[in-house]
Amino acid sequence: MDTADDVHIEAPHRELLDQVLDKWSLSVLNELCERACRFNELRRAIPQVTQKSLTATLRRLERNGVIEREVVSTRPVAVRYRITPLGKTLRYPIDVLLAWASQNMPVIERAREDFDDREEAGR
Amino acid sequence: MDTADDVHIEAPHRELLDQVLDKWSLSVLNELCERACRFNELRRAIPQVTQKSLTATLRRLERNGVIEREVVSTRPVAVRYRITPLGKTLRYPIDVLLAWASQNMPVIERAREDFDDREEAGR
DNA sequence: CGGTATCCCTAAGGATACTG
DNA sequence: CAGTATCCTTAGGGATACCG
Repeated sequence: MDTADDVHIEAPHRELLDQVLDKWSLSVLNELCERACRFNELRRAIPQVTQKSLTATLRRLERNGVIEREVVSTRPVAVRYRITPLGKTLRYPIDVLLAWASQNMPVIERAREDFDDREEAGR
Repeated sequence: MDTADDVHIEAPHRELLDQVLDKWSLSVLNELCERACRFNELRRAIPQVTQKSLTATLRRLERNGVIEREVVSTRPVAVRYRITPLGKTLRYPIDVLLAWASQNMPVIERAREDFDDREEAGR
């Protein structure tokens, strides 16, 4: 039900990338590439994310094996998230992507303005 | 309202990548990298996409300047989509990403199984 | 052919309150 | 501290019908 009726070559890849490159993953991964972080450290580092979404993102990333969750049984408990070796291999693809985005941002902004102007003009 | 209160470095990039790497974009871009296509050719090439979603995807990609829409005024009209030079530069980042996905798919599937087993075991 | 318009429905996301 | 649990809203997607 994912392998059977998905005729596309890229479908499983797409699904994987959705898991790993979703809305908050880039930010989380970026933080964790720098240093291991606790839950609330991450919240502070990424102020726009809500608890719920951050939790969901961390679970998803953990499930896919790109980050690790370590529970330090103090009182109150401390939880430490860190990137895994697999997670580190994601760095390069992400950097390539971000580099593309940076380099082409101006061109794309122009393209958008032009498009919107044409739209407004009734095409 | 996108540059002002988005404290994040990557926020505009994220938004850009959302536009360009969304659910159907990879498939469309892949097709158009091969050859210019008409609307219904694309539908046939990507059977799972609905008209509505395909139209939306094409508009979005066009707006961002990675594809072009050419209307041939015959009767009935023909519309031809093709990749732009900017669009072609997206090829490399996408390939890097897909390569990462292919290479690590087995590892990730293992990670998922392990995670799910731990979950089921009550952790 | 290449769409637009409409309705519907579900799944993701935010806000808020509470807990071991 | 590090989350669950609950409620609510809204954006995205499918299905269907129609149009130049």
